Amino acid sequence: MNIGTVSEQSGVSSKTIRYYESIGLIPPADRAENGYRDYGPNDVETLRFVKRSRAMGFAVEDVRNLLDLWVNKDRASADVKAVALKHIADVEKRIVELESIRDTLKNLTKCCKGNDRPDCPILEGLAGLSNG
Amino acid sequence: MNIGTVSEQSGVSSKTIRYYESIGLIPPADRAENGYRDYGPNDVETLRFVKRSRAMGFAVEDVRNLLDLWVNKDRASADVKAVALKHIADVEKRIVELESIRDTLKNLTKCCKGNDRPDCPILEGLAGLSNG
DNA sequence: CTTGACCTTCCTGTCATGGGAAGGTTTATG
DNA sequence: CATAAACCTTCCCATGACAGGAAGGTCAAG
Repeated sequence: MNIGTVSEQSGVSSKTIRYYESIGLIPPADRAENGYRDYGPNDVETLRFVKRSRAMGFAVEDVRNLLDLWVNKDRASADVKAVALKHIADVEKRIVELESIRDTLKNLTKCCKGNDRPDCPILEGLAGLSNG
Repeated sequence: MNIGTVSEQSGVSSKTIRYYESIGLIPPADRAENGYRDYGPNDVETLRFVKRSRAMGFAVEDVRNLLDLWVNKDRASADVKAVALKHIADVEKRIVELESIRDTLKNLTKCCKGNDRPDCPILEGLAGLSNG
């Protein structure tokens, strides 16, 4: 299986697959006689795992950790849960931050007439920030 | 006023102030005889505006736009409002994405016993993804 | 006079890729 | 069979928004 096929089946671009190999996230692929990388179905599974983990917002270093746990049959599910719970906490923190930003901006825009006059509460807010 | 003082008063690091100057977000600072950058109170105000805009999640290029509108007395508040509304939409989109991620991860962790056994629904979820 | 705290420019690293050049290989078509 | 298209390879550069650090100049205090 050439890299393009694996890319298509896993949803990970060829560029990114080579990058993952270069940083050791996935092992070096076998090579065919012509020097092309040669993959099997297991590699597709691995890349799908990586893809989904990344889509869940895990950093590549976290994925490295999760992959290791995934492959390691001696793992304890508690280890995985710890990684996941920490990530959930991070995600929730970011949600709260974004909600706060959204609320502030909504307040500012609500006060802004949005006409052709120059007085603008949004700019005043950004300059002086009455609102938190 | 040296760069360190402006940094302290605006909350923007010296490094970042030089960076903003280098990309033309703020005009080149005056120079004292010794070659040091020399700032006035207006510069502090400008940097505070930038800082707050960045804290609201605006990209530096958006801040460039907002700064221009802020300085330009002929602006229409509608222009500013358009920038802000677009950004609010972006923020809300990101919130929705993060909430979806959070819910998926919560479902997976809820099913995970988190003990010393190797069977782990989180890893299975990342591998096969029953949940969206 | 020296120590330390500033300041200067310049280069590198971050994170997770994407883009593209320069060149080799394979496959499909005229 | 020639050639063009579609692959593959490695390599280096760019992104966004800075932070870190080297190498060197300047200034205030003890």
